Amino acid sequence: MSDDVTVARAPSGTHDVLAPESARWELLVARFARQVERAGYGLAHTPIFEDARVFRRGMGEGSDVVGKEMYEFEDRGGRLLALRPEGTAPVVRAFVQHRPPTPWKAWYVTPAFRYERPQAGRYRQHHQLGVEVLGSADPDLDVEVIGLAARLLASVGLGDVVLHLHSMGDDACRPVYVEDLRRYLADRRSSLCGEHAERFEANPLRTLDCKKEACRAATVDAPHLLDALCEPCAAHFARVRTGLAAVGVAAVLDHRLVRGFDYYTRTTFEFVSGALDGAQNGIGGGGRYDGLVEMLGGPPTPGIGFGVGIERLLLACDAEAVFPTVAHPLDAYVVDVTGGEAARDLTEELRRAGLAADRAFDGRSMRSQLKSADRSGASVAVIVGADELEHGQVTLRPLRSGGDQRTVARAEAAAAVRALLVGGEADRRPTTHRPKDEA
RNA sequence: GUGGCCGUAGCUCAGUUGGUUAGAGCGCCAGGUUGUGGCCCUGGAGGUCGGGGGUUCAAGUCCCCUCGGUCACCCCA
Repeated sequence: MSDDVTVARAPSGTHDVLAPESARWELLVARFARQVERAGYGLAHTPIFEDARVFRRGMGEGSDVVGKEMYEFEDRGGRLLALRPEGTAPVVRAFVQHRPPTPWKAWYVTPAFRYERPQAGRYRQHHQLGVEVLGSADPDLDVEVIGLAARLLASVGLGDVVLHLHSMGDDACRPVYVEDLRRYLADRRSSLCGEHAERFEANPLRTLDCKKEACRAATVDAPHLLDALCEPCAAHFARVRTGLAAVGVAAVLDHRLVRGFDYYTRTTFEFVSGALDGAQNGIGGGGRYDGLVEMLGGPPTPGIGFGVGIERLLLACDAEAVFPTVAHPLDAYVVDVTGGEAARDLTEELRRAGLAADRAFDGRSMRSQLKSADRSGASVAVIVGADELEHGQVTLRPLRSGGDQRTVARAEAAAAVRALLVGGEADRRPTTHRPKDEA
């Protein structure tokens, strides 16, 4: 590629979202907003970049995301900043800074940045919807949060999704379990895959998560963290499971579910799509992080949340042929083959009357303008020719039905267009509904 | 970061053992129709064949490098 062409292209791993696809994003966000606002969550906007330590401390220096995937940079004042690689840490930082009354419930929609090699369902800038709740350790809150995520997926029509559920324990029981696991793996070191034969000392939990057959086989009889939970963690997890069952959210226990960030404690979960054939089939996940607030300098405060990847959710929708792209049809399209003044003024009038209206420019032929009107999806063409101009009239031509066109006084144009829409004579297209109707 | 595959028009693609002015469909523009969209017909615009170098009388085609895309590993949404 020559230089000029390369510049006129979104950076590797990023992508543009244009109409009509962008309308689907709008609709998804509006639907999510309605669901979580109804549950008492408030929208939180936080900066797209933070002091890099916000992420380093929370997600863990050892995590891949912090270690090799963060977009870090120094600003002109010498501060080390990072584009957010995920949504939780910034919200927790905001909590520590502002100390709102607890339990504090927040939701967000945000881009997230990670420097990885792009592939299907994986981007350097992707987008997440999510919620966080700070200040309550009540297991029924775990149920609420997981339920909100499940409901979002169900509401767009996804059916081929499995909720994986696990508990990471807490500071009392997890270290004991990790030591047990390390001992178990040490005896089988030679049968692990090359990578984990080396790394199991540092983080034996990762070995459980390995997809390679060698590690799979070697860990079949490994001790389960769920069997090693301390009494409080076990009680918490039991309450979460009965709660999910009570609200009708199906989950499968997955003792291999080890999420990538260090801050997780107790409940962790992940929604996996069966419709995505790529390796990137996790469309959302989250869990408790009862120590994260402290790590960022706040008082001991429990927390829980989830994030759902918008791109992956929509890929899954495409794979399941649900939640189709919506159109934003026009009500009227103004065709003016006189001097153009009529189009200029009439279009404005129609819009002020609350109609969705567009028009042709550049003084093109009537044939050409009607072609544009047709392609725009408009219900009615509002035509101004020499005759109409002379008599102060407009001709309304239905474009979506067999109805006859008619000529009315120009002053009645907006009302007449509206009558055609309401009467259903002109407007009967099957695939159109608008985000604003949903919100 | 590692590996496989692929780069020809806005899009999807064809292009023979290397051989003349690189094609098709769709889309776009215009005309057929000086006041009427869709269907049909005709015409047109649009290409540094990703870029650079090499082999050759001759390269879209073969070789090398490079850039980009894509898929997978890793990790994650």
